[in-house]
Amino acid sequence: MATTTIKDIAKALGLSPATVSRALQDSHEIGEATKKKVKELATQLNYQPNPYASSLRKRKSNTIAVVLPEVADSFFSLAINGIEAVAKDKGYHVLIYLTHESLLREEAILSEFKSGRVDGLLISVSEETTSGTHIKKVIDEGMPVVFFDRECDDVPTTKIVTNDLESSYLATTHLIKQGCKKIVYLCISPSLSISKNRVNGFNKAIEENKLTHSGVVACDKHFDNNIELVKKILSGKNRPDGIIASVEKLTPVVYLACRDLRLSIPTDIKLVSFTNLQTSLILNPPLTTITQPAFKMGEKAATILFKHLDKKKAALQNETIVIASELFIRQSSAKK
Amino acid sequence: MATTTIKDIAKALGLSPATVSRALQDSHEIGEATKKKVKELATQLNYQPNPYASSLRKRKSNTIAVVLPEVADSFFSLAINGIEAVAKDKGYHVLIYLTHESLLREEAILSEFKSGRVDGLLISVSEETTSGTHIKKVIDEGMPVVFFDRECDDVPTTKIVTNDLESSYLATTHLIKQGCKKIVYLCISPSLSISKNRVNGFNKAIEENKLTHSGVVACDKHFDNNIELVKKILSGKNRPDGIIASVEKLTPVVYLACRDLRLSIPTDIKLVSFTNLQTSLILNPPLTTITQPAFKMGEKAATILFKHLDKKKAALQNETIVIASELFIRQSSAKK
DNA sequence: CTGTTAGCGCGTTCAA
DNA sequence: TTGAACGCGCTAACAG
Repeated sequence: MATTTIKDIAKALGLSPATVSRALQDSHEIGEATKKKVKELATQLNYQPNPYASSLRKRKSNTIAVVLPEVADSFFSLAINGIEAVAKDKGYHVLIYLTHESLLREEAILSEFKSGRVDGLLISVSEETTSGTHIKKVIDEGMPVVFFDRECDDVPTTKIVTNDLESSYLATTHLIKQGCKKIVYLCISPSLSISKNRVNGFNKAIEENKLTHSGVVACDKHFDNNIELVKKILSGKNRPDGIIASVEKLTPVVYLACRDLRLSIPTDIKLVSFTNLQTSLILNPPLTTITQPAFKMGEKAATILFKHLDKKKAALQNETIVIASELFIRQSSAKK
Repeated sequence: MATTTIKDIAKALGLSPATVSRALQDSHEIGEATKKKVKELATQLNYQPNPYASSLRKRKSNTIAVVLPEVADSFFSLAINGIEAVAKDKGYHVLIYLTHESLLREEAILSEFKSGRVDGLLISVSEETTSGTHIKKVIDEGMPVVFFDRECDDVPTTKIVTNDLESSYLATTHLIKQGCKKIVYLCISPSLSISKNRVNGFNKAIEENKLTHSGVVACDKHFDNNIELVKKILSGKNRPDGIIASVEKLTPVVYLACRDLRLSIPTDIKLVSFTNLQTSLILNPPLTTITQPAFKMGEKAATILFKHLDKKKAALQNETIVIASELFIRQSSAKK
């Protein structure tokens, strides 16, 4: 309420506001003595600069936006942790926006950013986002954008991703080595770049091993639908002996479907899940899982963005930085 | 870059900036004709008001802060979802800050808020926060604060919590009904209000049933320490037959400890977990779990805060709103 | 109904 | 090394 301003300090010390402003920013053109006086009074009065006045004047908000599809699964949670950690370190603030997997919302959110509310943007696109024109538009207006995880092929900027192709290739060959002959790959939103890469890795392994009865099945975002779908797949006469759950939320689907059908994992069906570490630890019996380095990816994306913001160089490089997932191979303990 | 301002529109239309400003806010003292003209040109020029100029002038940021200990487990993730949903609906923006369970960080974050960066605050305190003086200070300066989940006894404001006492009482009696004679209650940060309530619920059930060998064990935040601790408890000669994992991250601890010791859940040891729905579904065998309504709690907290912000009433009521957790009783399927 | 004037709090000219 | 003046973009108060 009685917020103290630069003016108050100036008056109290018999200085001009300009001097106080400079002293508080450690300007080299201010005497050490007055600098000290000013700073002392500032902390004593618990002075907090008005960020909006400052942003207005400097045309810089020290704020970034993080645009995510959802934050219900732990991948994005951990990413936020990583982002927030480096943001705090660099003195930036983090605004969060969720698209709920809707392109319309994504566009609406981005369209607000030309106002200067944020200095930069970290984004993981919605599953409906097949083209990046709305993102390019923001970039064209001078906003630095870094993708992480879910990127857009047609937007030339820096992208932080995992080795999707390799890891699903590994997952598939792992199942094949365990003797699986018919593997079903469950995916969602096949239009996403990460889905495509993962599917490609799967197909590569399948082709190399000529498992012609294997294939990809697309799930949607409705939990119950997916359970029914998987149950149907598993109750056909030519039941698959291996499943790959290519995103976090599909693991419970497989579990429930198997439970309903009285099928046992991994005796009847072998499963590899893309999941987070914590879930991986709970899974019983211990299963092979692929864990994405969500925290690191968030950290990396933020670090690159802030480095760019601080140096005000040209545009962000159009490069793709790959951070490897971890493959945890766990054997179900003896008991068969 | 060439951001269009209110002035540009005014000039182009031969109006004064003030008129344009009013037209854009649908002021009733502006003619429909000019209103329409202004709005059309605005959308045509893709005008976006500068939020910082507006905030500076109006002394209102349309932004709230959400201060959390961590966002790694799904409780806080879902809470964010709930908060963001109503924030978007009400035209507010959401800044996110993590304390990483550190009181120092919490204080540092709050101390910045007197600058007017945010209009209100939703907070779930760190595990080190035993006193709420730093929060009271912020409130005294006129900032509306709503707690959710982890609150401070000594801060009189609105709090959204779950029925911690009842649900852990239920969890305990559930185990007792299943025949458990020696139950260990695993908790963290006993200083937190939610921990106290949950422990009280446990103790109540224990006393009512005179299970004198049962007790509370405090874990810390180091995953590996906790595993060792639980292993020690489970390998003593007087091994417990029931465990309550009172927060999300303790479930994997129990699983891993049991796995290492070749103990089977629930044959050797019965477990009730406080966990989220998704984890609950994965647990194999299906276990009894208590799931907090994280999304709803976030929604509710945000709704109350925004309602207050819009009406600018006095201080927030000192009331505690309880949203009940869900108890899922699941039986391990036949197979004993 | 509309225009004029005057700030919000800060940082950057320029001049001393 | 410091101060005076101006303006970032927008909105509120006061006229007309």
